[in-house]
Amino acid sequence: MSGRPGYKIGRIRIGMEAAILSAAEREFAEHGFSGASILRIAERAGISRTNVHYYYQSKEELYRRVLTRIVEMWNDSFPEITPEDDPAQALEAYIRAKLAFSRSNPQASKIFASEVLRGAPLLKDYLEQNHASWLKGKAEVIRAWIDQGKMDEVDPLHLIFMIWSSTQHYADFDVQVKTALGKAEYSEADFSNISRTVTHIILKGCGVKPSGAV
Amino acid sequence: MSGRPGYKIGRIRIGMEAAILSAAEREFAEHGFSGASILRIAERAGISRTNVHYYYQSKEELYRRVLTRIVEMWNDSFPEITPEDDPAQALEAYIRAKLAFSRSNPQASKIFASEVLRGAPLLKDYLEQNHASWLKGKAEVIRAWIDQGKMDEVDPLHLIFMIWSSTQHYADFDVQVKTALGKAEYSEADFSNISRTVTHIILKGCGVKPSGAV
DNA sequence: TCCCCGCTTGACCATGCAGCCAGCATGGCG
DNA sequence: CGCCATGCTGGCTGCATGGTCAAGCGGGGA
Repeated sequence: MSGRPGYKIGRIRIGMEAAILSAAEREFAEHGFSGASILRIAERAGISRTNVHYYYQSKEELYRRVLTRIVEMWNDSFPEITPEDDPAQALEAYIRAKLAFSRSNPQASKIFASEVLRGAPLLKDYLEQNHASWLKGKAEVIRAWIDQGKMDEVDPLHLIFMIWSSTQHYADFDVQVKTALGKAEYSEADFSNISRTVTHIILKGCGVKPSGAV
Repeated sequence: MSGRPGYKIGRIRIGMEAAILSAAEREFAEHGFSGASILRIAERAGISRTNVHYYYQSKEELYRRVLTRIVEMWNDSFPEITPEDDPAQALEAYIRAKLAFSRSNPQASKIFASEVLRGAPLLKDYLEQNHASWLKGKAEVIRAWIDQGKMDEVDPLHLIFMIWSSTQHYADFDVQVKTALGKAEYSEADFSNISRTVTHIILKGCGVKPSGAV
C-alpha cells in the first residue's frame, strides 16, 4: 500500500486472475455455463483445479465475473449516436464497430448468446435495467432521424435488432458460416465482404444515402 | 406382425416416443445438451427416468433424434425459390415463412442455435453435406436475379445470412427482445411489426421493388 | 384361464464434478 | 537469517447424473 504502490500486494494475484478469466472465457464460450468444467479451466490456465477455487470461490462467481467483463467491454466498444448525426455515417460506423467486435471477441459474443439462450438467469437484471434503457436511447435517436425525414419510417427497435443479429451472427454461428464458406477461418476479404453487404442493405433499406465518399 | 397391422406392435411405443421427444425438445432448448437432464425430461413427460432409457438408450441418441427431427421440419417448412421468381415476392414469402417458423417452433430454433454455438459436433456432417449445398443453391438463384438486373449486386450468401439471423433472432434471443419490449410474450402486433420492418429493409436494401400490392 | 411379451420400475453402479480444508511452499521484508 | 502473509496443493466429501439389470406388471391372444 505504501512504497512502490501495488508492488507486493496481490502482485501474483493480478496475473493469475487475468489468466483464469481468459481461460474461463474460452471454456464458457465452448461449453456454456453448465457444460464448462473448472478442471478444464485450470488446465487451460496451466494451474491446478484447487487454485482456481483459491481465486474464485465458486463456478458461478467466476462466470459472473466473466459476464460483467463482457458487458463492460461492450459498453466501451460502440460509438454513441445523436439526433444531429448523419444517419448514414453513424449507422455505418456502428455496424463496423459491431462487426469488429464480433471479429476480435468472438468468445464474448458466444458467452452472451449462450447466456441469453438459456433464459439469461444471470443477466436478467442487466437486461431489465441497463440494456433496455440503452436500447431505448438508441431507438429515440433513430426516431428523431425519422421525424427529421432523414430516413424511412421503420421500427427503430427492430432496426437495431437487425443490426445486432446480423453482426452477432458471424461470431455466434461461425461454424455454420465457415462451413458454408468452405474455410477454417475468416479471411480479410470475407470481413470486408460482410461489412459491405450488411452496410449496403441496412443503409439502403432504411432509405439513407451512403455518406459522401464512394 | 400379422392380423390387424400395427395394432399391438409398439402401439404404446409410438405415443411414448412422441411424448419423450416433445419433452426432450423443451428440455434441450432450455438447457442445451450438457445442461439437460434425463430425469427432468422424464418428469416433463410424466414417466420414470428409467423408462426414457427404455426407448432411447443414451442421452446422445435422444438428442440426435431431436436434432434430425428439427432438420426435417426445417427442410419441409420453407418455400423453394427459382431464378424465374419475382425476387420481391419470393424474398418476402421466404422471410414470412422463416419468421413464422421462429414463432411456432422457438425450441427448434434454440436447440439448433445452441448446437451450432458449441461447435456443432453432431451437426458437422449435416452442415458440410446438406446445408452447405442447400445454401449454395439459394445463392445461385440470387446470383441469377442479380445477373438479370432484378436486384442490386449484393453478396448472395451474406444476404441469406442476414435473413437467417434477423428472423432467427426473435426465437433465440427472445428473452432479450421481450425484455426490451417490456412484455412477457410477443403479441400479434409485434410479429406484424417485425415482419414489416425486416421485409422492408431487406427488400429495399437489395434494390427490389415490393410486389405489386400496397 | 393362462401365458407371453411389451412395458415399467426400483435398486444399484460408476463417474465426473463443485466445493472445502488442513497443511505445505515460497519469497520478500524486517 | 527468520518470520509470515500470500500462494498453492492433495485429499476428502457430497451430490447429480448417465447407464444397467433383473425382476415385476398387465393386457390381449390362444
